[in-house]
Amino acid sequence: MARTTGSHSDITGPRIRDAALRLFARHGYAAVSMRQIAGEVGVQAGALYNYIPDKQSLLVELMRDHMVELLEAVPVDRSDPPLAQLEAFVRFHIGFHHARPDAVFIAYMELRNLEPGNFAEIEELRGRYEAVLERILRDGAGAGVFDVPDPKIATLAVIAMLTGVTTWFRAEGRLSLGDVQDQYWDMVRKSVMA
Amino acid sequence: MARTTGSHSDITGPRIRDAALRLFARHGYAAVSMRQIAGEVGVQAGALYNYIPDKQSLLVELMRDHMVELLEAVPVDRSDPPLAQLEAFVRFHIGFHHARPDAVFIAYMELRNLEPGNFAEIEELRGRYEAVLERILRDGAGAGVFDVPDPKIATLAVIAMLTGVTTWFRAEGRLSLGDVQDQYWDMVRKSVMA
DNA sequence: GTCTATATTCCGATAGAC
DNA sequence: GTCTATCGGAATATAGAC
Repeated sequence: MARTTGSHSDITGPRIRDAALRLFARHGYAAVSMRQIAGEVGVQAGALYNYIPDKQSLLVELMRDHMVELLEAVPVDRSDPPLAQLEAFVRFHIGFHHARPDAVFIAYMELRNLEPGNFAEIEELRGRYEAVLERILRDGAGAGVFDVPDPKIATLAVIAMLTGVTTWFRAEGRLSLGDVQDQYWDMVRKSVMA
Repeated sequence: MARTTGSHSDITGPRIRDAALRLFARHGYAAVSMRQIAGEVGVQAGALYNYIPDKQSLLVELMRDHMVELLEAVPVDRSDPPLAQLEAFVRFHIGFHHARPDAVFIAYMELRNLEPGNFAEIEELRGRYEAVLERILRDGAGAGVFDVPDPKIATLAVIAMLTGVTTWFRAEGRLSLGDVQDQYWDMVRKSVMA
């Protein structure tokens, strides 16, 4: 059962990604060195290249995994009324993003450090997520439940507002996550209602 | 009238700051080298140090100037009714930020690259700007015009929503700045109204 | 699979000539 | 005020031993 000599762990790969996620979020991709990441994991810098081809790939993987997980988790049930769909989306977005502040930070702030092909891939995923909300708003507007002259703008406005929560909300603070979800849902609901 | 031999321009200082603003916004502070900035300006890297003591000072100056300019420009007239004050704030925020997308980007994204003392200074300025909106919402809530259970949260929600405009709005696009201001004002107004 | 050692390039910042 | 040249260090990534 013993593995190759010198193999300390089967989970070095995930540990590299965890360390990179935390460090990239805290200091920014460009400001973090491979040596720093290796130091957090407890290996030498050269050892990282057994798991990733280069630093850029590490960033892309983190961003792609986050976006894919987001797309798989977002609730979509077009048989529900638009208002219920919108409420589910708002509460989901706040809860999901609150649980992954580092990934959120990276996914929104490190786009400029992606090479063109990688950028296009991540942007396509983001576009699919935005389309979920836009669909809800468009359906609701069509049904006369919502009053949104331009669903595309309303989509971007709502997502910007909701994502902002991760920049300040801390569970130890004055308000619970539920409180925050309640108040944001109230504001979003009123902002789009007819 | 001739200046010291070798002096090509009195405005090298501003040109350094312009180049740094653009490059920091595009690639991020940590990813931009002094040599790149010098290249944009048309001087050698060493010449930059006639104008700035170090790279960090350059970043701090850009952020401080942006925040100070913002605070000086934000309309404050507490003799107006809260609803009028809120509308003025919303339209101002979108217009002001739209005219300075690079400075906005830097002021919101490069906070982590500030040394602690500099960070505290910029955060204090940001707090003062947020306090302007919070004051409006609190006054309006007290007067029964607005329904905002927690003015602090509503402040952060509105600012996040408005600032998001700079990430996608382009004047050449489908909508004019006025269209965008109208629709955002409509959403903000509804979201806080009693 | 991890190590040590290193190739190569680039970094921020400084010194001194002009 | 800008130049050339350079210091000291750190960056990404690779090579080869174990």
